[in-house]
Parts: sequence; structure tokens; C-alpha cells
Amino acid sequence: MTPQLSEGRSDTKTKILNAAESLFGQHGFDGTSLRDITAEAGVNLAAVNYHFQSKDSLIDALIERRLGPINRKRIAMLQAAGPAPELEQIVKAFLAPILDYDLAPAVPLIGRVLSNPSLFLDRVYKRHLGETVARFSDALGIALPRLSAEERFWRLHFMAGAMTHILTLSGVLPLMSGSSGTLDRETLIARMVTFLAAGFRAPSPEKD
Amino acid sequence: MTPQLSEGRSDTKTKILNAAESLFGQHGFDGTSLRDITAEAGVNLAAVNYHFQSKDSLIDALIERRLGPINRKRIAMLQAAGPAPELEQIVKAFLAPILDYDLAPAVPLIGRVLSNPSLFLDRVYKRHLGETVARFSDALGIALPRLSAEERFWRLHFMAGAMTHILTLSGVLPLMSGSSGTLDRETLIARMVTFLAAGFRAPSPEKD
DNA sequence: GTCTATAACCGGATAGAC
DNA sequence: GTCTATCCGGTTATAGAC
Repeated sequence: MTPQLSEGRSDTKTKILNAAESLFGQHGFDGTSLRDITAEAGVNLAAVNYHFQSKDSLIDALIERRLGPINRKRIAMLQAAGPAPELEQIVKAFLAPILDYDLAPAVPLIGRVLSNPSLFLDRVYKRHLGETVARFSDALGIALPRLSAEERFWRLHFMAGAMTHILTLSGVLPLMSGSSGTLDRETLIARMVTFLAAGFRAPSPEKD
Repeated sequence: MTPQLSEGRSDTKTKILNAAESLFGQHGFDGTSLRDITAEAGVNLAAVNYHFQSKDSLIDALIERRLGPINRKRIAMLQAAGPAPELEQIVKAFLAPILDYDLAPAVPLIGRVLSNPSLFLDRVYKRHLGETVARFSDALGIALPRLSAEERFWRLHFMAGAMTHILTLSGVLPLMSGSSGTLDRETLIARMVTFLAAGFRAPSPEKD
């Protein structure tokens, strides 16, 4: 088994990725220095430039590490629902892979990535999201044939926004509510699917 | 007319606020230096510390300058809808004041403020949002008496997330769509109200 | 109130020994 | 592959002249 293929390895490169994911998630990209990261990882400062060339490339590696598998799972869930999935299945296939238990430590980072306007268009959407979103848009078009492409576009963003906000504030939402703050994955997904599917099903707004 | 009360004044303090709003909105708080701001404002570097004490206090002043009036308008619109407003009126009262034409230059900043987990709880929610959200939650409770407080809590966040995402990506959303990208304020509000009101009206999800 | 100058420190990146 | 040491520029904040 080559070290490159082992997932559970904890070599220098992986230590850096994990520390960077945690610290970038907590304090943002500009709010975290390479020195913070190498200290947290217990490796030498120069190691990050040796393994990742630059801070920017490290960020790209982090995005790739998480968004790649997430989008593959989304597509797999969508395909598993058959050729003409119903609305709830589409919404769930979009949400569930990003709220997976195994991704819990990456959630704050993913929130930062999806809500950073400087990164979003070129380094996130075009590179990792565009194709997946197109597939989901097509599926939504089949499930909701009376909805215009324009409405679909905006409603997809309303859905993405609701989800992103939950990821971004995952650290503080439990603190804002009383007993309401228990973040059970299945319950949360069910709540979002219910809310968003109803939104998608709404008839188009009247034009004045 | 004292200078403190004049809105259209362009003294040093206001120049700094406007430059900071624009640059923080574009590049984030940690991605913008006081030097960037004073250069853009055409004022001296030391002026920002003289007028605002510190970078953090400048950020607080920016938050206060925008969220104060927005929340007053929200409450005014809610009250104008009477003692038991209908759902669409509540949603619109929450959204419309933040999508006001006059606020266009502040939109990226407001997006940053509402999606920054480090600021959110203490310097945004507790100080500026908590009371307003409670009023809207109460109104929603009257309009949707069968919805549990827990569901209401989460659906409020789904709404806030959809809105915040639109603010955050306002600079890039027009670039992602073809003709779909025209951001007409009234049309956008109508789209969001339709989508979100339908989500709020959905029956609670089944418990497994 | 506004300027210059500077204190005191932190940032990413790299050269070169091991 | 990993270390130390360092380059060099940028950072907030303030002291003190005007």
C-alpha cells in the first residue's frame, strides 16, 4: 500500500491538511497564518511550502479534498433515485452528502469555502460545482416542468444559501437556541428537505 | 445643522467609513488593511485610529451604521402590517429593508457581517439582531400557530441563510447565469417571498 | 484635527545545511 | 524530506510636530 493511497496516514502532508482545515474553518483564510498551521500540526514551517508550494495552493488542496468526494456522492445519490427522481429525493441528494457525520470536522471550512465571494466563482464554482449543479438543475427541471429555468436558478441558490448558512454558523447555532439547538443530522436533513421542497413546489410569483 | 447629524457630509470620518465598507465588502476584514482604507479614502493613515481607536472598533461602527436602520425598518414594516400580519407580509418585512436600493453599496459588507462566524454571535446577533429576530419569531408564531417553536427556529435560519447567500454572492451571481442574472430588486424580493413563505407553510416533517 | 515618522511585530516565501 | 535562519515587505498602533 503506497502512502499516497492510505487514508488513515498521518504523515507531514496530512497533518498540515488537517490542521489547516481546522484553523481555516475557525478563523478564516486571512485570519490564519502558515505559522499557526505548522504549530498546530507539529511540523516545521518550511514543510508547508515544500509540500504545497504556497498558501493559496494549500487552500486549493483543501477544497479539492472535500468537494470532490461530496459531489461524487451527490451524483451517486441522484442516480440511485432513478431517471426521474421526485423533488424530495433531489433535494436530499444535494444536502445529505455535505452533512455526513464523517465530514463534521470539515464543516466550518466548507462553510467558509462556499460563502467566500473571492474564491467562489473561479476556484469553487467553475472548478468543483458547476457540473454538479447543472445535473441537479436538470433533475429539478424534470420534477418541476412548469417552473421556468430562471426561477429554478434562483431557487437553487436559495437552497444553497440555506444550507451554507447552516454550515457557516454550525459552531454558534447551538448556542443561540435553548433546547432547540440539538443538531441531529437526520432531523436537520428532514427539516431542510421539507422546507426547501415546499419552496420549490410553490407556483411562480405573480408579475405586477 | 451640526456635522454629526448631516448624512451627506464627506468629512474624514465618513470618508473612512465609506472606503472601509467598500473594501471590507470586497476583500473581507482580515484581507483589508487600514492602509488600504486610508489610501482609498484619501485620508491619512493615523486618522482611522484617531476617529475609531482601532480596526475592530471601526468594524463595529460599520455594523452599527447599517444594521441599526435596517432593523428599525423591519420592525416598522412589521408593525405597519397590523397586529396579526399574514406570512407573506412577515417574510417581506424581514427581507425588503436589507435589499433596499440605497443599501446597494453596503450589500457585500452586510453579507460578510452576517456570514462571519467569528463576529456573528457576540458582535452581530446579541447586539443587533436578537431582539428583531424575536419579534419576527413571535409574528410567525401567530401566523403559523401549528408550527412548533423548534421548527420556527430552524426555518428562520433557512430564511436568513437564503438571504445572506444572495447578499454574499451578489457580486458573482449575475456572472453565473445567462439572462437570468438581472437583479431587479422587486422581482428578487417577490421570488424569495414566494419560495420562503411556501417553505414556512409546509407541515412539519414526519418523525421516523 | 491632521500630518510624519517610527515603534514593535507578523506575514509568506526561500536558501542552504543536514 | 526536514530543519534553521533569514529576507523583505506589510501590519496595527502611537508619539509628537504642526
